[in-house]
Amino acid sequence: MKPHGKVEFVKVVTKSSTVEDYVKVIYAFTEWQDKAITSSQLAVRLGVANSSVSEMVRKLKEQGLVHHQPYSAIKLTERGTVLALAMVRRHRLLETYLMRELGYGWDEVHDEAELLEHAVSDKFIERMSSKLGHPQRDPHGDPIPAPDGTISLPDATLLSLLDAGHRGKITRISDDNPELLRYLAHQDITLDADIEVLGQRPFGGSLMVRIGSGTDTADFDVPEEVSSALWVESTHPHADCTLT
Amino acid sequence: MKPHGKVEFVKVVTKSSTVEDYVKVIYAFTEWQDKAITSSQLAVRLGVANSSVSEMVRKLKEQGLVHHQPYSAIKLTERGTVLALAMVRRHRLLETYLMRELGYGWDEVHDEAELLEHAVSDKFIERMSSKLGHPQRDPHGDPIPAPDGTISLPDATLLSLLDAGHRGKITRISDDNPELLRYLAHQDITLDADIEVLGQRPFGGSLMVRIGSGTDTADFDVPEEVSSALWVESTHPHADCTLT
DNA sequence: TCTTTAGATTAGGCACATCTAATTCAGAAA
DNA sequence: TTTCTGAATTAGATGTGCCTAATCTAAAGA
Repeated sequence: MKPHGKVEFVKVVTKSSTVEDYVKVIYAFTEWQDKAITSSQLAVRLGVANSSVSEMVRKLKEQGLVHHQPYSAIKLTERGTVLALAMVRRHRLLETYLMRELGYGWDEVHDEAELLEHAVSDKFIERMSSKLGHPQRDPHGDPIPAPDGTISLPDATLLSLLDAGHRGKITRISDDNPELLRYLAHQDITLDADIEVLGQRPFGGSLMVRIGSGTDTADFDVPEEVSSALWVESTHPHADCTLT
Repeated sequence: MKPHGKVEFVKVVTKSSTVEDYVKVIYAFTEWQDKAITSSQLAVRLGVANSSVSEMVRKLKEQGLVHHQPYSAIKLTERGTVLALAMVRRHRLLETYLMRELGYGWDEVHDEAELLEHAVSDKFIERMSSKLGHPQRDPHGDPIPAPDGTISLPDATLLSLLDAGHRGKITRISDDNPELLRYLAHQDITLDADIEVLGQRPFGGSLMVRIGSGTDTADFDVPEEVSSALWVESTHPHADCTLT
């Protein structure tokens, strides 16, 4: 058959690791609060100039991965969310695997996972997942999305926002500061530890908390830097909220 | 202190994954024979145009990774060899790990390792190596260089070059054709199997070989395509040759 | 309402790794 | 020795993702 008429050029969507990083960061920003990310926040998190973000966001929009009106915040589309969740799944499974199978420390897994998540195949990810028994949470307490993009977020609140008297257990620890993680590990402040807010020191000072249960408890003064990295799940039962 | 005089720009050597691929292929070409690789052979193996190789080789030379006179073959420098062996170590440890720990098949490991070798950290490689008990050979029989770049090559000969009557064991199976690997696995032709060359069919036909030992043997007609992918170590003891 | 200003976008370039097309070279053939 | 030919190199261009500098805009303050 002879070709006739006009030749059409179909734009092939390139899932470069840059694109993967952008959608991952856009997703991560909204995982634990509602506001959408702005251009400059995205730039800071990615370590690039504002102008780079503007340009890249235009490309992401062309590829149908984000919604964006000039001068306003950036939101993932359905397709963008699917890609982001796939990356989050990769990242969190890798972190879990590195700790459990290769003896990595709590504070070491993040950077390595960051490197690997763009390189491994889907087959690799699924093999890892079955070897680990299909875990639901990573070592920092973050939920691992299912292969189909389903994710269930625990009903957690930032420790720094809790009032005195509140009780619960530590359900998530932000993983983007290795030094903080080392400090917490050293203090035996771990995932799933029981925690009670005792009160706040005056003039915006540290938060006083009690960690542990029964007779095995210890009190700590927690500076804002730390309390804004810890999420607490209230002991009183509560409905889960599920995103798809 | 006020800056004065001329500002100097120091060229930072970028170990991009492209550079890693080039040195790896240059090294691999000379691993089992002596001739250095030419520009066009390199282009074929990397799947790029000749011109791309010319340009890239100039850059590799600038970085002190290769020796090269225009219009002649390309050789690795000391530094280039060190980098190449580091990549080879990565690749072969990854292949071994994927098979032993993640249930990958003989024919599946190559491509995955190709992706991972540029992404993993040295820490990851060394953790894998200890988990595996510091193996000396990968699943295809290729020797794994030590972290310091030492590698000991077995005294192996290409099956297609052996005369009738020669006996030995299969010590290496070229890993760059997954289909061939599947065929061999299906025929139970495996690493370390005993092999005897029975003769050659006339007019440049297949090689006739006997695989196995004692009473458990089987005869095969091996086409050139296959016999040039199998390496045999003579049963008669022989000195090892060691490269550094 | 007008002005200011911080944040976002466009303009113009650069580095990297690739391509096609044109050119040059080394070694074999005449 | 000269000619030819295939391999190697250079020239010029592309796409991606980044930068700085210049410009624009939306929303807050006067």
